Amino acid sequence: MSLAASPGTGRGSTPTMKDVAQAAGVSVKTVSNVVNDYEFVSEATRGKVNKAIEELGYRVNVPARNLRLGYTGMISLAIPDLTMPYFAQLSSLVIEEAKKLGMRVLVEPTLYSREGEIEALHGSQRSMIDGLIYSPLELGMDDLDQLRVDYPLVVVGERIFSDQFDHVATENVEGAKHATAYLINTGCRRVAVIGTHPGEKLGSAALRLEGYRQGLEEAGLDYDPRLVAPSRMWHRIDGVNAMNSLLDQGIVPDGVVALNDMLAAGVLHSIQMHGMSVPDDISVIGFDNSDDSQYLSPSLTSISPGLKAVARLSVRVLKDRINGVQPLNTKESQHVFRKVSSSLVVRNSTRALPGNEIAV
Amino acid sequence: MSLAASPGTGRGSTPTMKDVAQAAGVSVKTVSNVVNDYEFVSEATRGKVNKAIEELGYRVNVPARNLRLGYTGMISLAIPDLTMPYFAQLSSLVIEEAKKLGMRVLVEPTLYSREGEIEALHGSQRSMIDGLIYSPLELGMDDLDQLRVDYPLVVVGERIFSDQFDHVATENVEGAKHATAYLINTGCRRVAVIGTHPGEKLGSAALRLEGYRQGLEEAGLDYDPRLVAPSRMWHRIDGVNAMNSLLDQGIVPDGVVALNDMLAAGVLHSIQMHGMSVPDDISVIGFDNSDDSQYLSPSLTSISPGLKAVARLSVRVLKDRINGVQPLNTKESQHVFRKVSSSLVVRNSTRALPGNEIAV
DNA sequence: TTGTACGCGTTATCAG
DNA sequence: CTGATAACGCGTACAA
Repeated sequence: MSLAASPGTGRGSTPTMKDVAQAAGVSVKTVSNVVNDYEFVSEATRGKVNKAIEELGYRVNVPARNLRLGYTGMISLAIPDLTMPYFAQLSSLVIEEAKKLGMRVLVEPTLYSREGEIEALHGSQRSMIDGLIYSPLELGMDDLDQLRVDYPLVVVGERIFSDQFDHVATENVEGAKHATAYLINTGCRRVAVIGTHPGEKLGSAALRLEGYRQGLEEAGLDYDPRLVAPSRMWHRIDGVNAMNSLLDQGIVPDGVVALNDMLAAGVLHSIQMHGMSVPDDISVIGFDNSDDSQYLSPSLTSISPGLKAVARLSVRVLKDRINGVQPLNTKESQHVFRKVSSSLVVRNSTRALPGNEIAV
Repeated sequence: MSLAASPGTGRGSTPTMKDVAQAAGVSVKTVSNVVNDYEFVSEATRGKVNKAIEELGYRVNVPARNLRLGYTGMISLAIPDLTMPYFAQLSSLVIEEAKKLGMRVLVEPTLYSREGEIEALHGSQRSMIDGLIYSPLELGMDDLDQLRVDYPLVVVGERIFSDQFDHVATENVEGAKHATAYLINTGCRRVAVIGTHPGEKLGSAALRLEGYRQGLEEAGLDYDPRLVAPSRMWHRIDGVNAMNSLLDQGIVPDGVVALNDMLAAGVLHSIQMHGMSVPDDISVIGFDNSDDSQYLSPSLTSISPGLKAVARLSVRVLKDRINGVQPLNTKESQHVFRKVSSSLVVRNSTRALPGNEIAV
């Protein structure tokens, strides 16, 4: 079966419903009925039609169907960077969930740029997708009106809050608080935090920092700004740099909350370069529980954000919006706001809780 | 501007060319001309039309245009697993390249399954894409006829070779040979290889193993099957297991070629668990030069496969095929076969070459 | 149970 | 330079 001349057709191009109809000696409508599993078709005709379809190698033309039906079966997923484990994971899960619901996903990395994020919202693909799952990093509360779009939209993350759209968030504050408390419970007294975004009010950096503060406060420890190492980016190199800057200033914490796992990996590196040991000298906790975290040395204790639930929820909510049904059990004209709870996965970069075994 | 009632239109739905034409007092064709930057349109009408477009908030309906034009501007990228750094990186680069050429990418993880890979080739999205970049892992030379598809296809990787389709490959043999030779040059005499796929004749595992053998041979060392640790999967846990199995049998190499970086990370872990040091006791080289490799401890010497070139080449070749032009400088009805050369990135998991500094 | 005819929003042809 | 009008391939009232 190569390119041109298939047996039945005179033309070289791909067969259409009309061709099938002709070959089977029925009308287009009947072919359509068979293709779409319409109930009331006699076995005889169904057989004929299927045979013709088989012989001609017919496949429905999706764009044409889309044009007719007014939807495309595609959703877009806008994320900052596909090479970050967190987003790669999220994308993978979203694709999987969408597939279960019969939708396809157009992944669109916005590459840490404001224009990229705005284009994802208002760009030209607009008409070729049914909806958008949107994870902004650059846009903030000032850009709320950008988010007023006339198609189904689910926002993932914490840079923006509003009751004007559906939102799936992770428990950043609680997660960071939990991490900080855990460090303190295992004996740390000078807990540093790596990767903050000074001046930012929302977004995961700010929320995680807030959790860190709450953790300190509940334990009765003071917040010491010198133990806070900002970093705009969250790649590993940034973790190395931030931790180096602390240690090189002679600021030596006994515990570190890194705002994601890649930063944490960098922190481990930096600590070891300075001739110290984890967790004996310094304990480290990461965020995201990425695949890597268990293979760093030492393996990394990390906050797991429940990405699978995020993916499931966002896709389902979006699908409901596309179908015009009210998602989950929200009331009419109300928007979804769901937090996905996170959990602490204990590995070897932190010391044992007093009187406990370390989980591996 | 919310859902319903925009100012000009009577209907609630999105405006069409017809609406614009009406509003501007011209014909549909003229609107089309303006939208598509047709040269011969008077400034006056162009102005009128643009004004109407602006006012109505008109956007072209891509599916409709696609139906008319017969293409979709979308290509598909089928890869085994988006969460593997190698493929995440490749996807990211392909998306970027495609965007430069005005195309969008549908990423399709085949999830290590044969059916997934076959579906990517023959599945229902067939009609909504213009072409496919295909990186199979399960399909082999026995499945060559599956690859005879009637749409533009570029195969990436080394599981399948044929002059029946365009192919972009990386230099696996040469890379592994280079790695092995480097270990030997830095004093290793018992070099193990981790992650082979026994029985496999093609595919990167087999090719990299072949390179390893060539490296040994050129150095006059014997091939010792006990130093070969197979592993079907290439995640880090597999590296841990494979290396453990070697060490636990009392087989202690002084150098290891891991067939990818994740395996290598596992190998480092295993070695350290066994109380040995890298590179003093055992040197380790990985494959893929993933972002992680520089933040393992010790940082990982690795073969860099030149993914950017792979992405560039595959997208460009595919685009040429879609446009019906002969890609690169191949002759009529000839297929592209290009190898992208790899290079060795030296870090701290290997010892210094005699008389040389270690690059960092 | 099946067939006819029309429209989805574009672009292309070909007169004007 | 611009305007009717016919496709593109499919789904669907409506009729038979």
